[in-house]
Amino acid sequence: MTLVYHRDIIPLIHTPEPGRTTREHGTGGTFAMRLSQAFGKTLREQPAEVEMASHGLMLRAGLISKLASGIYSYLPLGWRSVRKIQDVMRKEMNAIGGQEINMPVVNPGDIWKESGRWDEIGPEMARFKDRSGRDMCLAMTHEESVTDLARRFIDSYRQLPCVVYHIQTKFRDEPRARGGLVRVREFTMKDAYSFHTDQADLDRYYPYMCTAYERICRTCGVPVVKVLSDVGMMGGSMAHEFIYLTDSGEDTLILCPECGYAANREVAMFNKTPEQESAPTGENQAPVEKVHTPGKDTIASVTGYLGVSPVLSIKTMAYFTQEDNRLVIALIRGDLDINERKLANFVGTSQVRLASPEELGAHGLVQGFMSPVGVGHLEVTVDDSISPEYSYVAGANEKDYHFVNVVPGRDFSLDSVADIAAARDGDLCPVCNAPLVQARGIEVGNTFMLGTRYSKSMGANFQGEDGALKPLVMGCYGMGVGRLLACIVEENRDEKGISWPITVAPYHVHLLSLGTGSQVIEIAENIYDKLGQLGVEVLYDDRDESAGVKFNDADLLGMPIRVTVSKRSLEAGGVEVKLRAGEESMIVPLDGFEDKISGLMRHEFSRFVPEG
RNA sequence: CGGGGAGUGGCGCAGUUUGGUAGCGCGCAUGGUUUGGGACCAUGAGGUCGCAGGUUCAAAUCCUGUCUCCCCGACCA
Repeated sequence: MTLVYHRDIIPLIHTPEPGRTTREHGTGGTFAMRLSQAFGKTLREQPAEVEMASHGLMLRAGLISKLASGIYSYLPLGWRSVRKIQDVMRKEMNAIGGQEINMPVVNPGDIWKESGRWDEIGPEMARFKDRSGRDMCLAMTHEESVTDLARRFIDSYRQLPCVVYHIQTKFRDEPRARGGLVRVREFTMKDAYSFHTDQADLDRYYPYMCTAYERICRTCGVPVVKVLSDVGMMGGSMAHEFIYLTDSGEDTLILCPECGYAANREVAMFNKTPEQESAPTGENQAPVEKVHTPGKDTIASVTGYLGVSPVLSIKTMAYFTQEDNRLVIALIRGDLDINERKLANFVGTSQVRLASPEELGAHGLVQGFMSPVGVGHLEVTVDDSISPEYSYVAGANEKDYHFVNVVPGRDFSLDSVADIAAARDGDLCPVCNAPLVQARGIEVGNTFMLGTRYSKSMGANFQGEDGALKPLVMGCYGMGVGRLLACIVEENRDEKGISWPITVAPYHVHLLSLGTGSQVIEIAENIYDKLGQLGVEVLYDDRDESAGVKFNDADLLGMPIRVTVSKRSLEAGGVEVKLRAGEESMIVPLDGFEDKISGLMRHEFSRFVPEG
């Protein structure tokens, strides 16, 4: 009946040939599609711009098409997967109390000024003025909009906790888009926000969201690890990232294979106790002494020259802060490296950059021989690897000279000590002391305990049980739809093409007919109709192409179940059925064919859908 | 932002060094032969060589500028 309506209203674009079924558009075009009519096409060769496997496959399979750097269109097959991914997200969000809303892409600058991010965020936010000169921007994320909603509608603790989410377009003018859908400028993100009376309630809720994230990724066939992460531009107290491990990822993780400790390198901790323990220099500490160290301007060269371990040297670094261009000095044990992210967070800036040799000179600092001694007038941060129990070799801030017997606390201040060291492959786990390993990965999603970062600045308060007005305690939880799609393809593929998890495959079944024999066509059409009526999503390759082209396209497009109708299969007693992920094919008699397909579908779904 | 590379029919590329007005493969169209792993034959459509200036009798090719795309780096004293 849908069909009649459809045809009455819209003249057929494609007139069926005699002998073809009149079910040209299947059940309303939802469950079925003829490849001969599909918009888009497969590419035999990989476009030159491609670097990552998933990117090449998505272009070759006709899932996406690039409009500009980091800006993509989705073609019908890709969009079907996107919608399925979104539905997986909806299901899991709804299951933990989420209510779907939708917030605008275009924001007034005002709310971003209220939160303070109008000035904090740089050129990655696209800004413009409307016709009457008001500041506007494209939302990069929606904390401001959702906090505005919260302050309008949440008045009382009785309304808490509550969770809203939306799936919306965002724009970030990334300095460098790359990897197809992995890093783009315009993208779709599922964003959830939770509101709580206090931190304890957020603590209680947060694990539910983490579980939901793991379920989403599992359903989509993407293994992820949950790692501690930096709070970045979101602010707040604690954050995790859900990472798909792959060498082509752009995030660096530090993982402990023994106890499961996992963190983004930006925040990763480690046990800094050096392997060979030196005897503490203890009480009888000699006075600082200046020694001649000609040309020894690196830790390695100076410690080698003086015959001491780098562990007993101090590395002095000079940085400038992003916003106010403050000079900050960072001290760390000679065998370690500074983690600029940790340093920036500690000194309260969005980013630090290393001082240039000219800038060092302008501040009276000597490159290669910088010293912790005599910089007391500057802002100094000391890594907690440096111990007052020892005496160290350090620069003398004079060309070709170093100090020995430098004692922290005696010769320079230890007022400002923090962990600002970068964890590296092989460093020891902060929890269990096993060697850590470094890995690369793609950040699929993140979860933040925002706390009151936005509710305070934007005045989103509620009245507590005691009648007092308090700021809402918030959590926010993002997950990139397109990026997840890229990870799905990156993970579920082989040398021939994509091998979709059935949960997010554009179609369940790829039906193809070989040859032009009338019996073959008739049976294929019949199967197409029947499966469509059963709600099985069928992509039907009805093109007049050679067997090689059809099989190769089926492998490239990667639907989970392939059904081949041919003269040969009919002679063998039915149609050939093959799983994309498997090796063998089988002949299935037409009688009972539907049962066989639904059995295979159940089997395929069970591989990806978590229990419960 | 810094460094490197590339823009030539829809896609992949050659031609640029040594200026002489564009070619190959795939794809597309038409006809025919094929039909279980990217078939074959024939015919044909499609490009002001990213754009703008300049040099020259003549520019895809040389010069200048500009735009776009891709890759690498984001400086460890």
